[in-house]
Amino acid sequence: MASEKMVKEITSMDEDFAKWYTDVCLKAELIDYASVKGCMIIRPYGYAIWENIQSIMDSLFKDCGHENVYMPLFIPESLLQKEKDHVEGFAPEVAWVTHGGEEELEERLCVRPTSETLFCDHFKNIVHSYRDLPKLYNQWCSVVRWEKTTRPFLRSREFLWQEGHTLHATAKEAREETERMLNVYAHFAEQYLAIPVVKGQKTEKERFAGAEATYTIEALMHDGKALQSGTSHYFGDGFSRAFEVQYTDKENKLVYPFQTSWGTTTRLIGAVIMTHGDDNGLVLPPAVAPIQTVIVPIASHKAGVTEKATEIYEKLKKVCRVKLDLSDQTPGWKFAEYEMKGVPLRLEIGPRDIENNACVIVRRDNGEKTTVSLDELETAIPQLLQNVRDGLYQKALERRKTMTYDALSLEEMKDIAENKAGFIRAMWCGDRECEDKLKEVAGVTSRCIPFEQEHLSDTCVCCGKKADKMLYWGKAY
RNA sequence: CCGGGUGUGGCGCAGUUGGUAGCGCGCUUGACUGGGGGUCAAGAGGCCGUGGGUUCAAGUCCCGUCACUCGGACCA
Repeated sequence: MASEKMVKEITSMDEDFAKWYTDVCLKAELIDYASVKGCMIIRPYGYAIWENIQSIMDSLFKDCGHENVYMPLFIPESLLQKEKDHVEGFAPEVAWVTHGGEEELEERLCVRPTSETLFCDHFKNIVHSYRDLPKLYNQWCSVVRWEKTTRPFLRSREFLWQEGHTLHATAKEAREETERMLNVYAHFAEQYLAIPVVKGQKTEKERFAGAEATYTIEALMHDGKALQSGTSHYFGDGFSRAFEVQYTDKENKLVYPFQTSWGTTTRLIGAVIMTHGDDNGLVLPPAVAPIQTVIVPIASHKAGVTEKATEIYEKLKKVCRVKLDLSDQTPGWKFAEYEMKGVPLRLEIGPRDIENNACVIVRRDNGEKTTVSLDELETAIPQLLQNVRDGLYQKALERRKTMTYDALSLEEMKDIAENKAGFIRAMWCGDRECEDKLKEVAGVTSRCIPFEQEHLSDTCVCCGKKADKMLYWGKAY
């Protein structure tokens, strides 16, 4: 049974979830701490997960027609200042470069916390005609935000991400792009990461600095806290106006284009850890697992075992990412090791199996063991990987269901927030004061106004006034 | 930024009223093993975070400082 704790060294979730999380990050060799607070070394195993995330998402973007670019790391202070809300939102957490060598710079340079300003400045130069639109750009890079409290993957001062920036002729087209990319994120999270998400819109309070509308995918972690896992913003023409991006339309009029931006980060790895992980460590969804199947030979000194294991390895290389571990560790050690690292499938092959022309395959997600004929491996393994993905998704979905509560009154809201962990659904009148009050008295923030609405009642959970919006609330990372 | 915790071999820790550092894991070598972190034997490895102070003597006491970490407040 997978629920039985077989890997020591990792604090159990119930005992201390935060400790469990950092244990997994370190013991599974995803990261190491670096010499600057809030910065992390992403180790080969962790980086390989990111590379898999990147390559899948990148091809999804390209299917939509996006092109990759690279913008500079530095933003001159004057450029950052151009959009008022934007600079107010980010100013408290930017890192500044003030010197080049010994010389003080005439103008401070901000290390990009996000690149809207850079893209706008560039768009201004390259967009002049309706023929230049749309512009569908994306960049993979790192950004810096000087966070006070930091945690691996969830909140680091430097993090890797992708940021899409697009420019469109009409508001309608830009709105469609915003929604399309949110759907790409949701699709990626659910199909590839096996993480169920709630799609919806952020309230004004939680909206991105400078945006007209922010959309989000919200996931629920094992401990009942919410994690914003991807955002897509509609900017209207606010940034265009601030940066004087203009083009001549078909009627020969000088007009402002409409803009979007959208981003996901290495935080997705944190989401994977906290959604699927268990007391034995990491559990990786097959699509992004660096190793999808690990072959552990049993009694490998005995005649024919290593040969057979190698033969299987060569065969499986064609159908999945496979590792053959011929190291001299004991089988038991290897079992624990790859469980800790979340490898979806383990294939055991020993003298007994060889006699039967079979092997034992163990699923990481539920511990299920099956004996598979060596002749059927190439079809059985991909099928089992798919089963793992489906199993992970179902389990996460079930958990979210049981951890989602409805609140009809403020008292109920406080009671749930205090005694239960999870999402709370409740009606909201739309006033900022109620949002602030719920934070104050119940300690919850609004996660999103889900697209899939359900009418729970006619009145705001907080003030009792008329309400027609149902919101997801919760404690968030 | 506020509050708590922790800094001692690679990792986890112990170290009494101050007396010159120890345990477990890991590592190396060898043997026996091998279907859930195996057993035995022999080894290697330490400016006790850092700066100052008290003292004949500081891992231990005092002051400062830095880092990490947890929980808040703020954010992906």
